Amino acid sequence: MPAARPPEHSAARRAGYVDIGEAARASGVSAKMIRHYEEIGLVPPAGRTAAGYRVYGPSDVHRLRFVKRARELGFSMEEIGKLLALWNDRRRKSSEVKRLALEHVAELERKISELEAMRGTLMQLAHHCHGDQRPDCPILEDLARGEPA
Amino acid sequence: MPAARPPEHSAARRAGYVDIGEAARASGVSAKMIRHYEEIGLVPPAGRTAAGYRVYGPSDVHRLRFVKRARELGFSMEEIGKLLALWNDRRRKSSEVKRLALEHVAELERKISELEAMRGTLMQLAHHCHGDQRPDCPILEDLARGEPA
DNA sequence: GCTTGACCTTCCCATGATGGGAGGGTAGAG
DNA sequence: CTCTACCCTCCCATCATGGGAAGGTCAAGC
Repeated sequence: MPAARPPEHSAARRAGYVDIGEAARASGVSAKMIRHYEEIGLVPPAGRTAAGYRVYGPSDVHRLRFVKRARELGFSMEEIGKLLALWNDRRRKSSEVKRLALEHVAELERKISELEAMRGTLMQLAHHCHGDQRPDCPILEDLARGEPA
Repeated sequence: MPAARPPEHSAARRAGYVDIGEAARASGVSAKMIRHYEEIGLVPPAGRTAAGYRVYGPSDVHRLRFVKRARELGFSMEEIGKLLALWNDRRRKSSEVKRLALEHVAELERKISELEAMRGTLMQLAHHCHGDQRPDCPILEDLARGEPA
């Protein structure tokens, strides 16, 4: 079973073009999401074979890897759209890119603070909870009180 | 305009029962979400007036505040369902509650680490970006490289 | 009694990013 | 020709929340 041997679709593949499955493996973005990104206009529509199969060239795959990496850094689709535009703009100012990045850092910090506040409160409450057979529990009492910490 | 003067719906209100709007104000949960919680079975179906209006007693409002507070601490609907069950169970073991809370703390910590890793990478990249008129930018270069930090 | 305004009801749709799956077509290998 | 491993589109689900339409109801003012 030559399962690991990918098929050689027509002439397109010989010219450096790959189908969506290959593009997915090469970029780390699922085929499902590649189609989705195309649908929402984040990436331009892929070329098609006569049979309607999407085809991707090296630069298309590169763009998908860019998107993948930006997602890993927590950028939203909208922000990634802006980053892609800047990437494609040879006359961009790096200050624009830096501003986007730092705005995102600020957003990350906001979320981190939020989660840390939750964590702090819960740790505090759990610390005072015996955690034994008895029903008495400061955690439930806090929730029942309903007031923010 | 006596706008701030809430209406006195029939006898129900006199008996300590309020409509969904009052329950929303008193609990901090939006009317929309109260209906949703009922629909998904997180809270029992509210009583109804003859006209079909939902009515809430003090303990119902109390339960909604409990849910609100749990949401503020980042618990999921599913976890809140378990917390409510424990709250209602006079024979609960506080160890059960504590376990739920600490599992949630672990989840919060996982998310915090994830966000902090993103933040660290971005800070690093932004630090090396001039942020001026020129297009050169380590941030875009990193994204284009596509490799995780 | 009738109007008015502020409420309530249900039902559907949207978000953001992702996955699952059905139903049907196609490429390449044996 | 058949089999496998793809591809295609379309719909639905997640999770918690909000928006809004269309229609009913209640209390108050006239």
